[in-house]
Amino acid sequence: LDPQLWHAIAGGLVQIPPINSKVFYFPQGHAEHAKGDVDFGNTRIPAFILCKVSAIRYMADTEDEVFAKIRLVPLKSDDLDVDDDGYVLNNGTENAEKMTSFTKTLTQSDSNNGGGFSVPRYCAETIFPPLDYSAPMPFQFMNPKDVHGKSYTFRHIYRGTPRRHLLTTGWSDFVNHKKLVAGDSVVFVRLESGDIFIGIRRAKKCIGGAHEFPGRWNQQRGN
Amino acid sequence: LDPQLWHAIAGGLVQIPPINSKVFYFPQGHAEHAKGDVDFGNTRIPAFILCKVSAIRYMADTEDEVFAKIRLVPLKSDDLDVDDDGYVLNNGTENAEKMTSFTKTLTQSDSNNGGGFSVPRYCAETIFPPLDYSAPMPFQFMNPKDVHGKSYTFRHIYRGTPRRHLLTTGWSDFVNHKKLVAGDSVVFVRLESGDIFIGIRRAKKCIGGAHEFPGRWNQQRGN
DNA sequence: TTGTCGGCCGATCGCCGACAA
DNA sequence: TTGTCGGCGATCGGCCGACAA
Repeated sequence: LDPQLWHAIAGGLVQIPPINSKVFYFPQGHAEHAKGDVDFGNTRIPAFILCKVSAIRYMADTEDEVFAKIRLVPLKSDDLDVDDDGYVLNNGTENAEKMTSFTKTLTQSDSNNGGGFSVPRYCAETIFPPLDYSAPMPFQFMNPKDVHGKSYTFRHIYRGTPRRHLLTTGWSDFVNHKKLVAGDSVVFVRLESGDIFIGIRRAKKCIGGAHEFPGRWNQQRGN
Repeated sequence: LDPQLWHAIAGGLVQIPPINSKVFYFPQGHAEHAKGDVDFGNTRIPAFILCKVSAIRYMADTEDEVFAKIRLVPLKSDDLDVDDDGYVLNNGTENAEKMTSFTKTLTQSDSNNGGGFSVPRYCAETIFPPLDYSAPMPFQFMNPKDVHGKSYTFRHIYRGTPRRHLLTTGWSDFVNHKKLVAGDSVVFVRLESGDIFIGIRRAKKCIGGAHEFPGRWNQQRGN
């Protein structure tokens, strides 16, 4: 996946360290994020390991959830010094194509009723192709692609009093196909070329109470 | 799964050897039935192995396809003699509950149109609960269970001129939920207790041309 | 500006008997 | 006896502007 498109869909809160930068790897934290119970046995695990980021793969699963695979190479501990100029290296974004994006969290009306989507004016005017406003009810069909390259067709219309932008025909199919519910977010991305992408960001399942997998780390003294 | 119910759904063409009976296991045939290419490497594999059936598990997958796991214990080759009285052993059907079943292959009308199912008269009279024929349009609701124990509700009505049995309300949901198409079969099973089950048998995907996985067996001389 | 609602129209679903194989 | 069809009524999906937050 294109890193810039990936970041647009993942959202601004997600940061990925640059390649060749130095990071600390925390085995304990990694284990607690795992779905199951990680058993290190009697192996003595250090609390953190200094590593260098050697490769990053920006990916998306079959449910359009984006994630990244980050390859870490452990460094000798004496490499830890104040000279961390690894950060100056190119993150691959300087020569990348310009893109703009807009994210909206789905309301009840967007996901349940009527099969339509209320398009915020700013999104329609900065992301979507321009409409011919001379018509009494301007509309067009747009065909954004998802992260897998599959394109969807939406009817984009500007109507009502007061006037507003809506996606009608095609939107309901998209919601059902992606199994979206109120609270999930959609991201519209426009490349400089005019190509438009649509990504989704599902609402967190457990607000205010992450799944607890009480592993050994909670029962032992921290090392 | 109950062996008798399993056999009713699998159909009369399917035979399972009795427990403790002696059978030949053909590694070549097994390998050619596998989905992928089985690589025996340089291992020398006999053409057939005399085995004893030590256990059978009657099962159904999530798509209601029935299958059996048969545990084979290899025997020494000198056990192969004319005395194969293992077959006299109980197959577990003598003391089983009596059950009757009826199988019908779905027509276009059963699967596509109108959402109804034409019930053959014999099936309605021998499997379904009896209707009160004194009413002008006799009907009832029946709740057969599938192989997983999930029960479905069908409206069974006797109507039309000439009169015929039909399943209406509920049938369409069942067809969609099980993803049935014309050519698939449904099996109605009635236990002596009056409990009714419904199984499905999907049409073979490749009539007249099984999938070929040209493995090493086709390129070597038979051993 | 935009989230939700009621109205309303057309498409589809699904129940029916009429046939005919 | 039963597979397919046309009819048709009920339901649902989905497009609309009215309102109000």
